[in-house]
Amino acid sequence: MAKELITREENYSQWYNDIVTKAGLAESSAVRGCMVIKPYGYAIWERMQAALDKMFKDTGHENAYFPLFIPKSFFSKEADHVEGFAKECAVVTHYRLKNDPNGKGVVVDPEAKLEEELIIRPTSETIIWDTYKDWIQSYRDLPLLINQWANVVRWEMRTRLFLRTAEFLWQEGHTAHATKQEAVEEAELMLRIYTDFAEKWLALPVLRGVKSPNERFAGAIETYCIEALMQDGKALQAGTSHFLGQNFAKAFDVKFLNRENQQEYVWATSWGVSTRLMGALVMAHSDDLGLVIPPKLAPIQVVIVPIYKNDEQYNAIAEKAYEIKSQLEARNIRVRFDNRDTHKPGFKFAEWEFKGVPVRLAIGPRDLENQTVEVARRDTLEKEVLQLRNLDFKIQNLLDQVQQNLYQKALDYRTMNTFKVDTWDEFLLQIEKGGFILAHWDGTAETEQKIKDETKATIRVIPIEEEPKPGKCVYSGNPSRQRVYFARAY
RNA sequence: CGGGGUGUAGCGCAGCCCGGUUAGCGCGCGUCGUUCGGGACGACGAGGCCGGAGGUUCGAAUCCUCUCACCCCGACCA
Repeated sequence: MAKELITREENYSQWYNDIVTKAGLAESSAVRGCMVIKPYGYAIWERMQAALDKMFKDTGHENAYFPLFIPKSFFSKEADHVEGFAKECAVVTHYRLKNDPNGKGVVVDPEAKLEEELIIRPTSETIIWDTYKDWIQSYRDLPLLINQWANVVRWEMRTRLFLRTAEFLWQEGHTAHATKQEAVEEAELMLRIYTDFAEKWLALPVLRGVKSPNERFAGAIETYCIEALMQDGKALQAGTSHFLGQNFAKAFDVKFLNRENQQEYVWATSWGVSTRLMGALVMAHSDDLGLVIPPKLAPIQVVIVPIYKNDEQYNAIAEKAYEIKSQLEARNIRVRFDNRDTHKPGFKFAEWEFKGVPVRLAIGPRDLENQTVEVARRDTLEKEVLQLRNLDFKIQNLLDQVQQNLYQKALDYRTMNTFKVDTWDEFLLQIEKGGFILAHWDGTAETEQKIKDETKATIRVIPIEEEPKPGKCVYSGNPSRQRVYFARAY
């Protein structure tokens, strides 16, 4: 399994693609735009799911499941929403196949046309709000805090593994509230949860704030987002949380009776993160030797590689390895003992490095003699020989250090690649170098669009600031309320 | 969806321009043996409707037409 990896410098997108496929995270499938998530990649996704799911439940949310299919008519009920998604919907028109009367294979049975076409959900607001209508009568039914883990389909023209696929996995939260303020607080709470998750689990520092009207979710009043910087200087939207106002309540007629016995429309939020986070994970930390996975998400945190010349040595080393394995497992560390006899140690070292395992232990005859083990960390590639005494404790600490270091590295990178810019010339120069540009903007969609047309840069985040510092727009020179973050984005 | 490129064994490729026996090579895979502190080596072996469908021809991986998929660059998007 010799791994050849192009460098980030040479070709960043091929480097990304190679890591995803060669490390066994995912591969493209026989179906256009759709990927197969392989066991190693899915194991990481499951860890993300588990961590997020706990955070959602700890803040009072419950999981439920709604249909994959949505009647076409539901989409027309919210004007902005349908406009945002219309161009990328997969549509089910028939429900039966039959043998091709004049040939081989099967054809769609024209007799089996659906009365009303079904849309494969690109997002579930419509079906969920249609359902909520029957669930909500009184203020006592609120807030309704529901999350769904699901797949959705958006018929994308150009797809990339994890970053943009026609079908992807995600969670979507959909909540209903009695007051505007409570809904806004919910949207902001979920943004904090996403931030926490990105920083503590993905080891990925993110900017937080709101989107400009241009970049807002179709049907939202306000879109909050977290935005991360990838190693090629491009920004990646890593999660969004929307304050939907009463748009969907009005579209689907969801009202409740308040304490004063009056009918009111409910207030809504929705929020989601997707398997795109897998792409963020790869692009944020990996290097020219392959994948680097933060310990908290690594399916295998420690791999043990035995070094031996004969069966006798192997047996002695294996005994020690299993002992270490159970010692580490007692601390809930995920360990793999790589006792394959088909590969030499050097091969295994390279392979596990490619797969991003945070810590590697090597045990050979010398170690057996000295009661030691060689410990190598993936993030810095440093190696040291440690005494076996208290090894579990040392490894636990090391894993924490690796997690911390990855975050710090990513944060330093972002700091080094965030620039305050005050003139348009500077902006044009800087945007070519990548990274975030912190500049004043006059707040108009026209200016934003012109900047995008001229530079491909978009406003990624408008920071939420207590005391915004006004200035002059970097493009138009008109008054600006505060600086915003620009970048080229995925 | 526009421009460019590529489809030949699990992966990476040669062969195609100039049609002609059983379609090659490297990696990987299987068996056996020797190896094992940074990507080992030898012997033997398995594996291909040459992306798909039509056509031209005595004969097509090779020429023609259509189609599908993937990759890169744009516009759109999580």
